[in-house]
Amino acid sequence: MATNLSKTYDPSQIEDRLYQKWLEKKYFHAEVDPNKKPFTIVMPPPNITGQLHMGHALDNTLQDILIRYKRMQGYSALWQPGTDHASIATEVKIIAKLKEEGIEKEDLGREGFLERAWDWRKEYGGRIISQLKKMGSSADWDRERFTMDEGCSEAVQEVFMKLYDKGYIYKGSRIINWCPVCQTSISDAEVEYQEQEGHFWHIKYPIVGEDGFVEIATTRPETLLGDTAVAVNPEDERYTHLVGKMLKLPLTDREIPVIADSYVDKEFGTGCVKITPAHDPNDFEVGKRHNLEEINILNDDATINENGGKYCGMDRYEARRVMVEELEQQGLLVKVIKHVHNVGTHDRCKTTVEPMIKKQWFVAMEEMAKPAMEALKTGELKFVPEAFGKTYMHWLENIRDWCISRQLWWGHRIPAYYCDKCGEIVVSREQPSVCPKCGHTHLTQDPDTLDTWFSSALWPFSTLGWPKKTPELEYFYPTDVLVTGYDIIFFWVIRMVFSGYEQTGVSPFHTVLIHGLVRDSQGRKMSKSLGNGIDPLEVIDKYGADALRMTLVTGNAPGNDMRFYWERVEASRNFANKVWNASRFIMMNTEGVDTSAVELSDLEDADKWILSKVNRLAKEVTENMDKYELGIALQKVYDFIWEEFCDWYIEMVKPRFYNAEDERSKAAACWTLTTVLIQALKLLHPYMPFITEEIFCNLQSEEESIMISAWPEYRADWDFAQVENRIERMKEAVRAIRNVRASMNVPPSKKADIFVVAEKEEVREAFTTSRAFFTALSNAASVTIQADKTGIGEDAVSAVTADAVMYIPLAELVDIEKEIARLTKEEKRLAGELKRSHGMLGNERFISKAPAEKIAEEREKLEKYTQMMEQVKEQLARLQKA
RNA sequence: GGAGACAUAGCUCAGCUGGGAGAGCAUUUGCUUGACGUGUAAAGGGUCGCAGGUUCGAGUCCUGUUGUCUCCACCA
Repeated sequence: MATNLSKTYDPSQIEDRLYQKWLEKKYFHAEVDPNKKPFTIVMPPPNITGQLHMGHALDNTLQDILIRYKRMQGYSALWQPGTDHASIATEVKIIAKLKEEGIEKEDLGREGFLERAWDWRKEYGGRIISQLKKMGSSADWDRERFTMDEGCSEAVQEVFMKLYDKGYIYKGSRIINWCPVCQTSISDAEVEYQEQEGHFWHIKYPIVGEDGFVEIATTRPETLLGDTAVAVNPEDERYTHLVGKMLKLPLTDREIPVIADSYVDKEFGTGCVKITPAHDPNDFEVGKRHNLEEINILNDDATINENGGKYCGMDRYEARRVMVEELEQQGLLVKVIKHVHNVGTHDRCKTTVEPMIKKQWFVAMEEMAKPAMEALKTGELKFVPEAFGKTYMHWLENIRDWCISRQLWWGHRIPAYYCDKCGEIVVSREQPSVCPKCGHTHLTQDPDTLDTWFSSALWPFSTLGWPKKTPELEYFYPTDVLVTGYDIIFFWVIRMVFSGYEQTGVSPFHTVLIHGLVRDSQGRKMSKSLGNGIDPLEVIDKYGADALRMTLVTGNAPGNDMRFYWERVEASRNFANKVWNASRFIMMNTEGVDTSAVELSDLEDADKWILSKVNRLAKEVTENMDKYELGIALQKVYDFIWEEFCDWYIEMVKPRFYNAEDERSKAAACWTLTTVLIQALKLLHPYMPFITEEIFCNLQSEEESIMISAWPEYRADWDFAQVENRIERMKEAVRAIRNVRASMNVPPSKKADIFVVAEKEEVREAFTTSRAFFTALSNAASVTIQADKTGIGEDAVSAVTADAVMYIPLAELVDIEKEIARLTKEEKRLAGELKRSHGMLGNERFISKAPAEKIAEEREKLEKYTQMMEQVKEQLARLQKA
């Protein structure tokens, strides 16, 4: 069977089949199991409108790695998946689709529209889930949830009621961000500021009853229609005499007062600010302080309303143009200055948002923010990397009340009812039949829905059954790690944390693992408009899911952005192929060899060395994984497999298969190859689930899957520190010889007799023990090991290591000049080392203050380099004489 | 205006609690050795942005500085 494996790894032949197997075997399913410890991750629910992009791919790869790791460690590891209804995003998509059919949202009515929305969800909502499966995601799909399913909706209602009863949810007229295109309010977090080139229009406001005027500067002249005052700083002597006087508001017949407010900066602009309480958050505050009238001049689509007089009906920008023109004609426009300023836009549609006063529902944040801040201080909540904790704190410290109502249909409808007669507000799960205040029997439900993030905020516990006290909630909650991008801390992480504390009394998770963005090869954000996005499915198609996953975690530290290069995917694919072929080699050579009687005492040096190495690797990788250093852990597994295992150990072992007849030795090699490979595959499995599973299953039959096999643990009986040194010595010797041969262009086919000269008996022993592979790896015709130089001709070149000199009689091939050059270079390197070492050991402060082990270490090095230097000098002298 | 991140080999990036500078790709040169050329062996290439400081010792800690980026605030 083994030899049937193809010469190169072909993921397309394997991935779907294995995923199907995992699904059928229910390996992803986590049960409440009192005999195990729980480990839980909630998947950030992708939007039902979503298509898998690199961000998802990265996010889910990290989660899958953690979940697979913990599952192998014996936890009942739950990765709780689901999707988000994504109110605005979805509603916009459906409206667009209706438009193609020539239908307006209003034509369908609320009921009809929702029907279409649910249809849409049924059709496309599962798309992203099936894409996540292509990644190898081992989420518990049996528990898949949706933010608008029955349970989640119940949780939303429950929270709304509780917060309302507590007075944390209130309805009020506040200045909010309004999107004129989406026609809904949006929260502060959804406003994205963009730098735009604009102008400063300096406009004269004539003083009533006097000749003079006041000059104000504005970036938005059209809002003049809503001005109800002009403010100056109370300490601004230029204007104190004007405070209390009235100004004639240009282009209107209104008169407005000059007021004094410290909000005004004397140094900025003209020092006079027009105050438009209805269309600017700061002016709104000023207006409140001075009891100013709030004049809303805009319709919901950002055209001027009837308060705008003759400009009524014009778009905001058209009105601006016309008004500026008229001001100029009237001589009231002083000047226009170019000005770059930040304009708030809606993050979904990029429309410039309009601050407006609207009656909306809000969540009071002050009290709920407190435990969320406390959580970070006490360490109940940690960010990886830590720096993001500051972002989190800063936002919480400056938090404002959260506008949660949206003028949309797709979402959780606000459970508030208004009495048709007296207007009483009743918040209730069910439609109330009677008004508790006036007894009227007709109440109408609030038409608005809740911000999508209101339900996402409950995700860690609503998905586990809350508000019901389910066994799942009891067992899996609080969850452990939340994995997400730094761009979503404000939207989601913070809201989950304060919701968790408010509703369940605990933080919903103890660690937030933050990752960066996947950018294109030029460092640009991948975006639809740029068309520079790379489809993860295309990558999987070409190189396999394992290669994609590996690419996404290699060489990347938490929280940092990364660039996507096809070259890197290729490198990952090459590694997969390497693993594949090493395994193929092992299968071919171990087939039919009985290893059942092999004991640790049968192992040869090389076997013990690699076993010891993989043993320590397991320990280190586990430590790295526990610290969320996933990139480092993978790098270590990669280096081990490619360098130590493939390039060294497999090469060391080959003579035992090809030449020797020693069955015992062969069996030991087979056992070691298989054992070490399995250990390495297990360590690699969380990163590359498919290829590791395929090989694992081909290698052995007792266990049915690597993904439910036990994670390698360090074991004392596999620790062979002494042997490791001996093999490292051999490697050094081989490298030294290869170096000599390479520098003289001796092809491997040209075998040489090698004489190893080592004074110490233990060194000669080490060479003797490893003679077989040493001969092969150094391309020797023969290896003679001796204590002195007896019988070695003067024409031999030499390779020097710390405790041995290897002589290679290659006289006819040797270019003396080259050899002298090589040795001179080596001499120079050693001189540098010696200088450094002498410097350190000659420094008495080092001797007196550094730890003893460091000093001992340094002394050893000094001794080693001194010996090597002597040898090199001797060889040089010999050559120069010749 | 406030905060944070990054600055290491030609390119993209690792480098954990301070103790002899690394990987991948690229470049140059060998290799039809019976797992793999998606391979293998070697080579070149870095004053770890700059300046101070702490320390026996700093890429790693502290301060300052320059440059790039991000987030928050939004002075109209």
